[in-house]
Amino acid sequence: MKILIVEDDALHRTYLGESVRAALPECDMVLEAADGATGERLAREHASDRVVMDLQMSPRNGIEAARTIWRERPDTRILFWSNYADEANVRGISRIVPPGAAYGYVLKSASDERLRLALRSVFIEDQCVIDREVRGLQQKSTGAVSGFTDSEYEVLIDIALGLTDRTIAKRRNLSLRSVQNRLQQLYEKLGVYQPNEGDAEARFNLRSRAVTVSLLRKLVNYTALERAEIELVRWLEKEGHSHR
Amino acid sequence: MKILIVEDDALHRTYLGESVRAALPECDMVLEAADGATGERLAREHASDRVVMDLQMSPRNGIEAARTIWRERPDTRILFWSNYADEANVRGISRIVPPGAAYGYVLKSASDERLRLALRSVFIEDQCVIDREVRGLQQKSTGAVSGFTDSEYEVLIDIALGLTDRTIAKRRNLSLRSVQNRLQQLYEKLGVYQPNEGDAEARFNLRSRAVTVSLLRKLVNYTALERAEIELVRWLEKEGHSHR
DNA sequence: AGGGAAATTGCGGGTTCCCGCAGGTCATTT
DNA sequence: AAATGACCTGCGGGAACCCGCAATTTCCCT
Repeated sequence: MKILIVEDDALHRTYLGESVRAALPECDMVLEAADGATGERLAREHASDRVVMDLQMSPRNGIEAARTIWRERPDTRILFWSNYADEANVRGISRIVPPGAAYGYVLKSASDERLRLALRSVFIEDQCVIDREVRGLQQKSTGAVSGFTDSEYEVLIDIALGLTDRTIAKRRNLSLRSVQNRLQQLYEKLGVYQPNEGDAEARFNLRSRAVTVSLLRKLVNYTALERAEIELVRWLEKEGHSHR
Repeated sequence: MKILIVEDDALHRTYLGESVRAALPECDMVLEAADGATGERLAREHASDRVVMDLQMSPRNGIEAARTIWRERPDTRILFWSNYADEANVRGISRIVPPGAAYGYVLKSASDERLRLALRSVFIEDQCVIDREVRGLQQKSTGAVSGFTDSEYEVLIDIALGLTDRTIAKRRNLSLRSVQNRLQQLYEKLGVYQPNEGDAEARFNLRSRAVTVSLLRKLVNYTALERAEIELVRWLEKEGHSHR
């Protein structure tokens, strides 16, 4: 059994290596990669179907790498090992995991034992293992009050990128008013209306404020923005061409 | 000689401990703290004047902790050990370092040797050591083209927080038009005007877009936002009281 | 098939934002 | 003293935003 480790922090990488060797004596080969790109390459060359990797990496982050790995071998088992449990990461993963694939998500703050269990469950038993803290987010994200619709999340990203209402409408194939409706729902759910006890004037620019609280609540984060920006420029180019 | 280590990641903490012991044989006591708050407490109790600490921590981040430590003992030597070299961190530190204090800033990606040198320089020789990558930012931030005036940085933070023009004016004691002037300069320097080859309509909401590119260029980051938000609510409360 | 909730769209308005223009103030220069 | 430049300020207008209202479409459920 071969296992591929993708993690840019050297200390964490050696720690993962030791944990893997200790938890999985049936593993006879441990590959290591220090960034997403070489991780993808090693996965391809060695046809490795068991990967444990970090999410926060630069220049090529974990979600991107996982996407291409899964595109080439959808049955790859991937265990994500991340610092944070924020909605942006969870959403990003559940968007790309192939149906039926085994994967896991454990936090770096988890105990050695928890990591050991996750390694065995995902790589030997083909189970899905998701830390409780993260699981809480998943429930919310599909569910009720504090969770967002996919469409709401879309406009959130769009205004975070700094797009105009009109541009959003064009990009998402909606009317101007529909975009503004979504925005209203978003403002509502983010609790951005706080005229400070009734009477006084509004202190916040709703649009910008919405982005701020999303950042503070970790509904979006830096890597999510980065990814979205890349998609945006791609779309902008396509748009530009079709208009001349 | 006593040395206090403040770092929330367990692996990095033990690594730092080993490095300190290896680089500084004259050190006979190493204290460890896993977050900013206990770091402050240990520093107070043990009257420690040599601290090495991480910047990215939660709930209480490194800059806050450093501020209170320096407030109590301005001659404390602090070596910051950080993942990133972005303008928000550099600005945050140079804003709170007491005149004459010795401090250092090295990246986690630095080699063992570089860390060793920094430890000895800051803690033994009372020198200031700043990684080259970070130094580049410092030059820019006080200087010419791509750097910002302090006042421009202020409005940047304010719109990142989602404030209205009017509110910014009140907070900074300016007229509405002056705030808008600063904003124009900001938009100019951030290069936010890109109507995509002349004719076409504007695709970006300048205000939001400015925040986005500042984030992408790491002129502001999550912890800077967090700090600014705290200051903001403090100001809002004061304002609220004075108005009834 | 039919009823009802949810989403989409148009219209109209009030507000905020973005910014050119035209003065002001203050400090430094010549 | 005049001149230059940097900054702040008021005015006005066009564009974008925020949103209530109401009509329509879409979707889902029994």
